[in-house]
Amino acid sequence: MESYDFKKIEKKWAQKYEEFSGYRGIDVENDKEKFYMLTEFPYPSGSGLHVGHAFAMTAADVYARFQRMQGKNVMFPMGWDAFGLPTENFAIKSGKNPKEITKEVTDNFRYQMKNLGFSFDWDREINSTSPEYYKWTQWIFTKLFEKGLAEKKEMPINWCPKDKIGLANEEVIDGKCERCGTEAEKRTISQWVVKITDYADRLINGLYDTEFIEKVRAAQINWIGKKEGVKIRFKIKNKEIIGWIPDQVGNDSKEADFDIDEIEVFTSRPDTLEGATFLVLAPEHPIVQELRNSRTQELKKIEEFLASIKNKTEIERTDLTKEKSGVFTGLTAINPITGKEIPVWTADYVLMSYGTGAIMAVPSHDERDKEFALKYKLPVDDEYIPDEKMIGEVIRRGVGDKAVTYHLRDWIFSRQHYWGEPIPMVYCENCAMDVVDTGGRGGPPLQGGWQVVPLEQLPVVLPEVEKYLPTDTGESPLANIKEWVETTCPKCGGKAKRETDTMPNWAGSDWYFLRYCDPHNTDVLADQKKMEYWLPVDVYVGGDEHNTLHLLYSRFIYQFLWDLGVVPKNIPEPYKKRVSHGVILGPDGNRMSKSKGNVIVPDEFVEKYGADSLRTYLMFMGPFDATMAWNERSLIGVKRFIEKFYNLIGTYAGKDTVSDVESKRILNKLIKRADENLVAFKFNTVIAKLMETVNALSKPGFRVNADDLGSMIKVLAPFAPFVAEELWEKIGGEFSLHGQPWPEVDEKYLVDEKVKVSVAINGKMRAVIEVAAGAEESEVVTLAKLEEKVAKYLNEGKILKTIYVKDRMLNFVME
RNA sequence: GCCGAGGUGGCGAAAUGGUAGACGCACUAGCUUUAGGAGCUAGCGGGAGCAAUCCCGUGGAGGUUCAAGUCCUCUCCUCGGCACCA
Repeated sequence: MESYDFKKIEKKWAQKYEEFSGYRGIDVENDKEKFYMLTEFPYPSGSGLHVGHAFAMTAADVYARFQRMQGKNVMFPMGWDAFGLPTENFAIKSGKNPKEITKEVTDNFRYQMKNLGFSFDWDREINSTSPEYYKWTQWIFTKLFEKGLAEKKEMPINWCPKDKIGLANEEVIDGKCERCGTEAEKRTISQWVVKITDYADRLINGLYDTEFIEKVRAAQINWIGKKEGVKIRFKIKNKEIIGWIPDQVGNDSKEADFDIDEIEVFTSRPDTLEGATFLVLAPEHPIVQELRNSRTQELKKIEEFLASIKNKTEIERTDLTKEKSGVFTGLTAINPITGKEIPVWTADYVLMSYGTGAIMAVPSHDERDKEFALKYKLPVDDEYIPDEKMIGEVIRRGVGDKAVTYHLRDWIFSRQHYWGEPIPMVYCENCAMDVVDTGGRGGPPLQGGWQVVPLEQLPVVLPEVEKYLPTDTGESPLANIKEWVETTCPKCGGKAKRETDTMPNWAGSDWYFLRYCDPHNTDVLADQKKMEYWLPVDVYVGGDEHNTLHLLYSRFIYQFLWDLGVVPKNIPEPYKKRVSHGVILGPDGNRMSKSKGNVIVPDEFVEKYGADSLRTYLMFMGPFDATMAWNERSLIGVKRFIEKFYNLIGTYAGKDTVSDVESKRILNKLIKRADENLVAFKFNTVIAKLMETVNALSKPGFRVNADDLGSMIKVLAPFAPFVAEELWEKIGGEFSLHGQPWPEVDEKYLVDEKVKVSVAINGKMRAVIEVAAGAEESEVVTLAKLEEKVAKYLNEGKILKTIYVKDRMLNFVME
């Protein structure tokens, strides 16, 4: 038999698999159990598929192949999540069209994936940037709007004053613009916001219908961060300082835009209310903002303070190790229980996005409040005792109500960028006049003029532009295309303007798993019957970085579609099981990055050692969810194993018709281990067992027939599909190995005739004896006492008791 | 800071509360004379000993148990996520 020629083998079978139907999921095959295996569709970047992708996808592929061999109808699809900043930035730099860039890059990714032998169902390939796909992404948004879950709001963004563009968090390095180094600012602009918070409770409760690994479930629950407590209202004593605004001359005064005579705080510890000695407002709190228009004596200090914290991130502001800063607002409030007058401050450590944006400070109880009180010499009340009955008291007196707050915030859905789905909305001045919707505050109508683009007019196709850079005003470059912006109102037919913001990357990935069920449908996002068959996703493999945002957004969208009746009523949650994969570090033990020059690209190693070796190595590196450093020597070791396997089959093939009992034992133990560990994503130990098996059977004296060799090849098949197929052919198997049933364990070969029992004295191992399997305690004790070493220790004292664990160990407890 | 995960040989790692270090890499010795990242045999946690064997050993300190890497308490350290990267 010739030696292992991976290039020849992989080329030969890759060609055959192009025509192979066994990797296609069959839409509605009721005779078979379905299995929907999903792995995150990648963002196709210019540098190609890297080894991290290869790792996650190999694991998913191994699992999908294993499920297929269990006789299931497996859907294992792949696609491209191709909208996003890196492509846009590359387009800006190179002047190339993002559409063309995406085409080149996805072609490369697909080629790499095929080289790696992934058994994706390519008939279901999707691309989030194709109009046929984003038509439905847009449609979902129109539904969100119609159901009142999307609205325009003033929201802060990072802003570079020099480049005059909005910046992503990632583009702000140490508070500076990544491109030009200018200090970034916070700026408020009108943005689309989606009210995911309306679904907060359902997003928590739904988790109990899933089998997510505990870590992921915890991540989601913590992210939603539900906290029950009380909202307490503190009367403002001197509200007149807010309500007084100077006119242009500076003499007369007029009323503020809104009237406020109390401050509402949220607390999860109302029992400490008596100890509240001051209040703190978030700097963004409307009262603080209103004070800036007033002529309070503190104005200058307030302005200085606001300027000083303007560019701090929330993480910096809430970091307990960093010094807090704040300033007195000039306002005085009244503690509703003690009746005492307490000062109102504003400080960076209170966030507008949580609770009511205001807290009651209890320095005697809360570390942060204490630190702040000490720094600014604010009163501390050490005397009071927290009182459980305070909740009742607060409610009875009408100064507060039970309330729930969430860490989860509404989802900012607008991006002022080109390379995203256009938000399918049109603003009509004319219609705006008809609707009096002032957002409750007076002023111009907010939502009334917005009209959704109806389904018949979808998709709103992303137009070609000259320049991909955002405009000077921070608007998307789409704003420069007059003929596109100017349109007619779908409601009144008059002149109207299109929204020029695009959607965030998440929009396309929220629902992609639905589209895989029916990727070519032109009438609906996917056919109900098909979704009913395939859903829920049985296993979803992804990274930790997506365990909160992507996973939560996508569960939210699913629940929303469920409410609309668009997805099957009997399936309330989209994903049955979520598992998160580990990370591959560079050879130097650091995270892979271009700047460190430690990025591993799989192609090179496919070329050098073959896809089978690479895949098997990736699965052998360590636990599926661990962080592991790349090591080429180890990969070479795995290749040696595959060569050994190849040679082993070669020496046995066709020689014997009967396997000996010892070989049967070894093989059945292998299958048992593979069964148990594959289900549990413990791939590394399956490969270790395969290695042990090959090592054992490579020793002389074994007889193994073709059937048993076949079983062994089947265990290898999910990991090293090409060479396994080749070996399967060599032993006379029928194409394709990957459609064959998984081998069954023959229980009778799992029982050994003799077992090794370790003998301990007072818990210390002193000897190992061989006894017949299933031997009784008395028998084993007798045998153990015959052992010279054991007898020596037993002679030294009295046996108090013996403990025997069948077929495993015997412990003599002595004085 | 908050939340989460994790600390086991020179390295990657195995271990239903029951012989710690399976399997792989590296290394050492011997064989083989091997064009191509070779192959085979043996060894390989630390210490003592010619040896049989004995002692120590899973970040650290306590505890539970006949028995602890595994369970409990405290502690130290490392890594990951943190809402406009995807």
